[in-house]
Amino acid sequence: MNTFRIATYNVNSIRSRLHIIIPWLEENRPDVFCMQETKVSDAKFPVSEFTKAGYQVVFKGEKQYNGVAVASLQKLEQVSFGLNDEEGPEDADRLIKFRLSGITLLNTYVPQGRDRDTPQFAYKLQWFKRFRAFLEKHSSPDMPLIWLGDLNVAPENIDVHDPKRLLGHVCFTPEVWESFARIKSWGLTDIFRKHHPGETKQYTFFDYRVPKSVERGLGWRVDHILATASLAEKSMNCYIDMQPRQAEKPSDHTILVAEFKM
DNA sequence: ATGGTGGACAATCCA
Repeated sequence: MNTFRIATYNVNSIRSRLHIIIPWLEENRPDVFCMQETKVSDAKFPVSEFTKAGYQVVFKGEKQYNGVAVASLQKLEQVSFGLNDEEGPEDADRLIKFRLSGITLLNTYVPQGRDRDTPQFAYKLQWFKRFRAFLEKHSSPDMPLIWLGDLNVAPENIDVHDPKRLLGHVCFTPEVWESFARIKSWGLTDIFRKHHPGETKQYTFFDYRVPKSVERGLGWRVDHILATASLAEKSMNCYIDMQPRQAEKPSDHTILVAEFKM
């Protein structure tokens, strides 16, 4: 039996996170490593650092904001970027779609949304809607498919440290829950929650602005790995690796890992 | 109710 190991990490600047990323890849050797918020133009992407570690890499980014990348041991097939619809900006720097080992993977950096009364929030909701249409148009829930990344939604009360206070935040509000549920209802299972039902205090993000947030457990679960039913059945485990948040020069996000038997 | 830190870039924008 082979194990297919995948991971997702909002790097918050890939060039400032290589001291975490490269050693983690050397140690864990995932088949696929999906990154968001690379914050780098394609011309300045640190390709050679990944090559030296034995990883191929595909990426799409811009100077200061957004940006997605995928590192993989095997060559990725059918790589494409963005939603490619007529409903809004291309957003090539928010979505990489590819195939590997017969599985379709979608690495996304969902718009954060800023505040509920801003155009950015309307755009976030629209983006979820467009993504659902994208799934319907190009894929089927019968196929092995994985959606992962920084999805900027904490789906349940147990996914944040203070649901009462945080209610209404752009990552924790009914409109976003509804958008997310609508996408899940297409046929996706939250793989982390499958293996940790009802488990509290499991977070993937700890705000830099909150003092001692890790020690005090003041986090959010906003990074996710979801899979269609046939793949969800094959998932062996899913866990949060806190190492990036505890590193010398820490990251605000952690690494989320899932393993599938193939 | 507000601000806190960190990243990019070079005065603010974003998270």
